[in-house]
Amino acid sequence: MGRSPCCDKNGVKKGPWTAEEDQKLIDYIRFHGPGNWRILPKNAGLQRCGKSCRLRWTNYLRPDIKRGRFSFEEEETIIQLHSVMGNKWSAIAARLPGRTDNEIKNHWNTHIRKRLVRSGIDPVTHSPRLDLLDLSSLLGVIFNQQNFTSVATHASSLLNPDLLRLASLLLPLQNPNPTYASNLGQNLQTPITSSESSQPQTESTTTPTNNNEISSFQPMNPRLDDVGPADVLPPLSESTFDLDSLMSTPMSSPQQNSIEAEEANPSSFFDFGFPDDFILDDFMF
DNA sequence: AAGCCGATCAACCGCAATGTT
DNA sequence: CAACATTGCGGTTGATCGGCT
Repeated sequence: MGRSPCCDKNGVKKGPWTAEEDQKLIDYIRFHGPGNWRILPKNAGLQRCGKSCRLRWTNYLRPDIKRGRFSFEEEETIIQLHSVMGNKWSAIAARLPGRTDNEIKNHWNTHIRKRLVRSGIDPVTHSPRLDLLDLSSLLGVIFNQQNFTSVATHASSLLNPDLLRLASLLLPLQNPNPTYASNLGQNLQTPITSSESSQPQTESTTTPTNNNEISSFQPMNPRLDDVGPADVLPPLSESTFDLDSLMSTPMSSPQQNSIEAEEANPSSFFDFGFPDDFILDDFMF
């Protein structure tokens, strides 16, 4: 596995590690402990750079590494943590004893990410994807509702905030009644900006402002009834609304839309519940 | 049997963060 | 405080494997 030795510049070997090299590294670290990776290869008699030694040790040779397939529970944990932290693989790995950041990252990219996409979940935002939702039926419901707030509240639990913005954009075009539009402006609000929605989620966008202790985790699509009146829906324009980011992906077949049949395991992708004693601070480094 | 191709994952690279002088 | 060194992290690459035709 891995790359073949592609160069031997300055006597520094690259590529896959041999069993002999592994043993040298293990023996050295057993005796001296890890640390000062720069001088380690020289002292250990390895023709590797310190960086390569550190990577080999932390990702493969460390005795506390758990190898083998990820359990269902581990995958669920990764999904939940990723929805909070984004691509902070080291932080996620710190919550999964025996797993390395590299291993988790690989597993995410090769398994979990694809699973989410197949299930109609955007692996970046952890929200249902616009191109996999029946927007016309959603708008149909909205247009026929007198009580717009209730509709928005129900829809918001499932929808990407960008989708709601799109709805607010389309609404005035189809219904001249300005009441709907103003209600949209007041109710369909979200702290996630359109530009943020296309970026990996980071702590800064998910950390509660005043209370770091949360009893129920809210995924990327926050409920509208939690939004305060001060949060004004940003004006929707082509410059701020990244429709392409929602529409450009190829997995848009309605046949692939349903979350149900795809997975043998009834993974609770929409259910990001955390225990009451969950403390977000523990995840922030 | 042979070739193709997608999946997997160890390892590399570049950069940012942190520590030291 | 600046400059340099070291460490850590995330993205990406590419060799290998296994299934399919």
